[in-house]
Amino acid sequence: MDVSSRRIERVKLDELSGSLGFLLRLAQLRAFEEFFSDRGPRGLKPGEFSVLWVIARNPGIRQSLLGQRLMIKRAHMTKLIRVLEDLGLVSRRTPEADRRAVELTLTAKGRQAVETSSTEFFSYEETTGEPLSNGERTQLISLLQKYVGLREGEAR
Amino acid sequence: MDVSSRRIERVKLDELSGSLGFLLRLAQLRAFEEFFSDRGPRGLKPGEFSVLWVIARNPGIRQSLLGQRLMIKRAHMTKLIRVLEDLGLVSRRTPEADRRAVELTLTAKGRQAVETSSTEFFSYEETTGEPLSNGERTQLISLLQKYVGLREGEAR
DNA sequence: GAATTTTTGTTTACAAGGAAACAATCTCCT
DNA sequence: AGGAGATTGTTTCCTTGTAAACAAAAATTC
Repeated sequence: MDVSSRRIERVKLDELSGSLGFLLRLAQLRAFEEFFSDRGPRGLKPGEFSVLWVIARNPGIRQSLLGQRLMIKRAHMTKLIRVLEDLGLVSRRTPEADRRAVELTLTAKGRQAVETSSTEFFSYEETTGEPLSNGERTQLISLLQKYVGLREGEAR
Repeated sequence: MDVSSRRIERVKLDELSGSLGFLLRLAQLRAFEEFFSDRGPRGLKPGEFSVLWVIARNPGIRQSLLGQRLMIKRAHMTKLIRVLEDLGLVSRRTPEADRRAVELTLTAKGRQAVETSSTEFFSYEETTGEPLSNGERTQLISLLQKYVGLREGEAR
């Protein structure tokens, strides 16, 4: 164990504990830790899964658009896609209409991988979020959706 | 500009847009982007600031405890502290009682840096969180605090 | 009280991600 | 048409963070 699990002694954080940026960082690390614990899904890493998932839902999507939506920088996207291509999960193709672009599609193997992973992934999602109650988790999700622009108007 | 700012075309995310882990990653990236935009504070980086801030509030705190609270791994903490030491902001000292440990204190220069930065940092914090309303931001912060274990009981 | 195990911090080697420069193509303007 | 500028993806280099092996010093166990 790296970060000791013994009860953490009191550390004064004062105003820092009300900082949105600080809390988001902590929360993301916590979610990651949970994901990679024994409880989490085996198989695709979260980044890879989300890329495959989105390609599956949007066949022929361009790298640039995919990156915008998932907030993955172009330089990094290039590497990610290369890995997925090498794994035989994704195929790239240059459309006639715009020969700079790259359109992404899943291979049969890729569709298979998403299918398998998604069950595991989303059923894990259901169980996540402790120590929040179910209602609180829903509320948190709703607020985050609004914050990141995936939902307009009031967070319900 | 890297990730284009033109309106993002519709991308089907379906269930993924309800994933807590996915949303937390997006939210953290968004907060980071905002922080490093023209609006954000100049000066210390968020990670450095939080380390200095916590040392200021907990003089003599040990590296291990600091890392636990800020979720910074030991290997990384070593590097971070070395940088801050080289900048003359932090001083390290091995306590007699436990000669493995390292106790951290701010130098005069370090205290000065925190003082200056914190005003900027926390007043920036006040303005952050769009497009959430003030109430929603407070609510979000409260839920995150509970999620990461900085608040017990019900998130108010 | 010596031997084993744990804790603490460091080092080293690596993976993830980003910034900047680049090449190819497309768009826009006249 | 033809150049100026923008967009798309790639490459290269760098920063940030992690994992694993290590050394020194407690703590534990017998």
